[in-house]
Amino acid sequence: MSVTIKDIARESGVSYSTVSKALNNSPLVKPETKKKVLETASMLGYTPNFAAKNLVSKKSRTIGLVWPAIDRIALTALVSKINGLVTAENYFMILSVDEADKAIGMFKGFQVDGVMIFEEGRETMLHSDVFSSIPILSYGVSGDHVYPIIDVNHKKAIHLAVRHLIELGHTSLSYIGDATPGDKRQTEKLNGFYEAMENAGLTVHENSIGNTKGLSWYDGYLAAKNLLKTSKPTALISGSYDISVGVLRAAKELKIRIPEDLSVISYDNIPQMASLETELTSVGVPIEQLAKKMVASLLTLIEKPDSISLTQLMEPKLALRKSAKSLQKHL
Amino acid sequence: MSVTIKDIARESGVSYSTVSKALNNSPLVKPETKKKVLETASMLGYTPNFAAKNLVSKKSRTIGLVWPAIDRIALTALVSKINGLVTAENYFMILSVDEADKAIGMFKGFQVDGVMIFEEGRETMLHSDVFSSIPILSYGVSGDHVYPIIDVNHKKAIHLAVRHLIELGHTSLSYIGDATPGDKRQTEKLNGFYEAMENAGLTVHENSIGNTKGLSWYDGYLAAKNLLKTSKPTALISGSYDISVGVLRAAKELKIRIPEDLSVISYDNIPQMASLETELTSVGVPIEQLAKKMVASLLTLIEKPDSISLTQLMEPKLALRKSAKSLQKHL
DNA sequence: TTGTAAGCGTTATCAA
DNA sequence: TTGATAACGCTTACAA
Repeated sequence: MSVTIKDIARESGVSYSTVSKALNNSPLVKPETKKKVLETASMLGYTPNFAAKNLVSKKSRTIGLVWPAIDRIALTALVSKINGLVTAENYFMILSVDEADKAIGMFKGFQVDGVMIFEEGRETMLHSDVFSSIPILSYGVSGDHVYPIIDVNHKKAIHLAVRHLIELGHTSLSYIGDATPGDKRQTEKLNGFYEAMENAGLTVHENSIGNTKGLSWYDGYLAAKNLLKTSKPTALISGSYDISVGVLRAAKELKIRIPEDLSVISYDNIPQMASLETELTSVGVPIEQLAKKMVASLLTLIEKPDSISLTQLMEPKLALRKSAKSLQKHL
Repeated sequence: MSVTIKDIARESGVSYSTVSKALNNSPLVKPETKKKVLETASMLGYTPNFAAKNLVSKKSRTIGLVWPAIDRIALTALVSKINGLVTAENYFMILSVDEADKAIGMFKGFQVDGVMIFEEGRETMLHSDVFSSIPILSYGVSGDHVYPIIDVNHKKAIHLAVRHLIELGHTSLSYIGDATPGDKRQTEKLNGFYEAMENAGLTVHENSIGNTKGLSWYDGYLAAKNLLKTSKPTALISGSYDISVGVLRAAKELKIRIPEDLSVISYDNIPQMASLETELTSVGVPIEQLAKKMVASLLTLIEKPDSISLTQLMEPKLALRKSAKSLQKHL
């Protein structure tokens, strides 16, 4: 049986509404009373019951984060950052690794004030009544969503990568990533590649595109092995951190040195890029920016639900590391 | 304003207590009434309010998982597994990436039925009143804890690794890991190394121990680089997945081939070992076993809190992959 | 400045 | 088989 405000009231000789006020630091209670109440509270080891609190206040100062693909490690740093920002705003954050609909159902039950969704692959289809009843923000890809999305300008990210490689003198570029039609985020990247190549007046050969058909490192590994055996590009762009891990494995097995024999730029601008066997030059929105924008947007959405907040496109940046080299030096 | 059982009651023309019973599939309501209630409930888009539910039932069928070090990827697979098992038992699971005391406070507020802690590094010091009021299970290291712990026989794990390397003909073994005194889990591993070496009649030279003084890949990288430059072991045991990542980087830079020039066995028996540039032979408790034991233990603890459940030591296993090779073949 | 009492959405007990 | 009603722990008018 845990301690309630009534216990504190009895113990400190005041009414329990006074205790409530004291605990909430209301200016309506005398400092001495407040002090006494606070003391007995901590003496008794009181912890508030959110269930009761949320029930009456209809607020929980908690946001829920849906993150079914925890094994996709590109996002861990982002999650930590978001947690920090949310904490600074005096909110709690709870995570669920369940699928979006189940997770949101649970979060709603817990009366969370808002939900963030980290989509992976296909877009989450939610019942229309869900996102009308609770602020939802998705880190996904713009589409015909009914809820706001923080999105990355994926095309531009790939443009950046292509341009950088061309500046380094490369003309024989390949792209490796997931081209499964359902996944807009991934197809955007691929389209960005085609576009950038066309803009530069370069042709994309059929066998210079590697379709990983998935997002795990192993998908990347298989596709890279296949691609690097059949064509000999001097530069390669990879669609994600995990895929890059596979690319590195494949390159190693084929005795292709990076960047000496092959320049690589990976999508995903995250710190982990520096921990790979070869530090990978990468493109993407820096996670600090992403985290800030996401938290700010969701909190605005929570505080004034009427504010129309549309899809927001974040600008990617190029992070130079050690995997892309000028072609001249290869000669 | 969301839908409550009172709305359903009004709409379907019964009392709200009947609605409650119908929703909970009580045998006390006539099937037709039940049907009607259920229909109007889904028509209205009803979702139960856990806050209210938990308030009266004092149960939430939810367990909280404290996981501050989400960037330590060795645990992602374990978390997924645990979530699956917990779901199968009709529980929810929520995660927090906050520090243990904050997270537990929050979880208690949400009335979770039990808490799992994934410790990292130093042991979490909790106020004694915390673990007396809620079932807590920790995946940590046995010590003078007041709450039960699922622990791994770390010493034995390292023994296994040493024995395997000796069987392969190695006599010049090194260990690389965190030897910071505060972290029992890590020091156990190191002690296991000393023990196993002594048992085998082999001496441990001072410079064949690499102290990473931390658990990140970079700590491993620095320590490995230092160690491999000053001594030339034929085999190396690494204290964790992340440290191994650093070891691989260091080896590569020093042009040391694995396993040709150096056999490596890593602690942590997880699937990710297979995704490294060299698939690492590893030792540790298979995560399926770990997950099962943890979930079973916590649920028992929740269902009968009086059951004395002590620290449980799980048995590690050796998982053969490609990083340890017979010394004969080196010659 | 403090206390009384209503009410948040449920479940559970008891009476009808 | 159904319906009142108390209770869960808390916040918040409103009264004292």
